Amino acid sequence: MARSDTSKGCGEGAIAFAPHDHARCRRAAIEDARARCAAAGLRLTPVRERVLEILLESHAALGAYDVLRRLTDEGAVPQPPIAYRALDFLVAHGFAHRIEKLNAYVACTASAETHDPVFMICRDCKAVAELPSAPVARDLEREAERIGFDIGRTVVEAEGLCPGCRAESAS
Amino acid sequence: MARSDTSKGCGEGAIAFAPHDHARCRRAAIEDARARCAAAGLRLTPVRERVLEILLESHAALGAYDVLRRLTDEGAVPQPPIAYRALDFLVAHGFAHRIEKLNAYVACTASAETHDPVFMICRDCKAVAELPSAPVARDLEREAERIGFDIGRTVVEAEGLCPGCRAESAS
DNA sequence: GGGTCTCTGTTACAAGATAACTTTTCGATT
DNA sequence: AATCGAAAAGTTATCTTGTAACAGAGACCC
Repeated sequence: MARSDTSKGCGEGAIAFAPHDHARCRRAAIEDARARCAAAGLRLTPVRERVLEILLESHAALGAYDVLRRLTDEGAVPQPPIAYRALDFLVAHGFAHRIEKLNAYVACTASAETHDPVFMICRDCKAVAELPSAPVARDLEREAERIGFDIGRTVVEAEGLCPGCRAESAS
Repeated sequence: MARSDTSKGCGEGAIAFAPHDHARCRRAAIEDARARCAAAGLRLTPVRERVLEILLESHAALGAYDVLRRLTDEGAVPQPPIAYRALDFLVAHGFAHRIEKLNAYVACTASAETHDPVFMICRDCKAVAELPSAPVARDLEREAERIGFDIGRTVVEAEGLCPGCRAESAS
C-alpha cells in the first residue's frame, strides 16, 4: 500500500488506482492528444475532443451511450453514430481503449503508444488501470508459436478489487 | 506445423486447430458433461444438453442468437431467455466459455476444470482454441500484486490466424 | 400427496452497435 | 476568391445482444 510518487504525471504505473492531481492529469492528456494529432496530421475535431474530455473526467470506463447522454445534456440530440465515430477515432489512434468485458471505453493513460495493454478493472469503483503488456505478451507469443498460431491483437483484462476498494471492504 | 497426436481425444493442446475425429470429440464432451453433472448433482436438462450439442458441432464460437436460431429450426419458437439461461448454466459450470471479444460462446475443450483459460481466435475460420493459462496468470498475478490489485477473474483472448488458415492464405 | 424450489415459457423492453444516405465543413487547387 | 473533393457530422432506420419480471410446469424432499 506504499506507492508514493505516482501523482507526478500521467503515463506510468496504475495511475487510475492512485490518488493524484486529476485536473492536471486531464489537462496533460488533452494537450498530449492535441500535440500528437497536430504532429500526425489528424483532426482532433470538437466532437472528438469533447468525447475525450468526457472519458477523461474519471478513470472509469464509460459505455458509448453514457458518452452520448453526456453529449446530449449539452444541447443538441446526438445520435449513436456520433458517439461511436468519435470513440472509434480515439481508439484507432490510441487516445482511448475499448474494454471488451464491459463494452465500454476508457481514456488512455499511457502516453506511450503501447499496443494492447493489460487492464485491471475494479468491480467496486469501476476504475480501470492500464499496464504495459510486455510479460504477458511474451507468454502469449510463446504459446502461440507452440501451436502455430499467428497473433494479431490481444485482449487482456482482469476484474477484481483495486487497492482503495480493498481497504474499504476490509474495514 | 508438425503436431501429430492431438487427435487421440479432447482435452489437451489446441485441439480446435488440429484435424481430429470430431464425432468422437463431441461424444466425449457430452458424456463428460453428463458424468460431471451426475457427480455434482447438477441437472443437465434437455435444453441445456441440446445447447451444448449445438456448441459442440464445431469449434467456432456461436452467438446466443445463433444458438437460438438453431433451437428454433427444431420446432418451437424459443425466446432469448431460453438460450441465455442454458448458456449461463454451461458457462457457470465450465462446460462452455464466453468469448468477450465476440460476444459469443464455445464449448469447453479442456476436460479439466481450468479456470479462465487463454483463447486463441482465428479470424478466418472462427475456430477458438482453449489453452491453459498458467504462465499468463502468473504474470498477471505478479503485476496485480505490485499495484495492490486483487484479481477475481481474467479475460485473455488473442485474435489472429490459426495454422490451417495461415497455410491457406500463404498459398 | 403437499410444499418448495428449480427450470421453462412468454412478454416486453433495455442496451449496444451499425448501415446507408444527406448535409456540412475543411483544406487544397487553380 | 471560387471551386472541387474528401472527410467529418447529422439523420433515419434498423439490427444485434442481453435482461427484467412474472406465470406455469416439473422435479425432489420429506
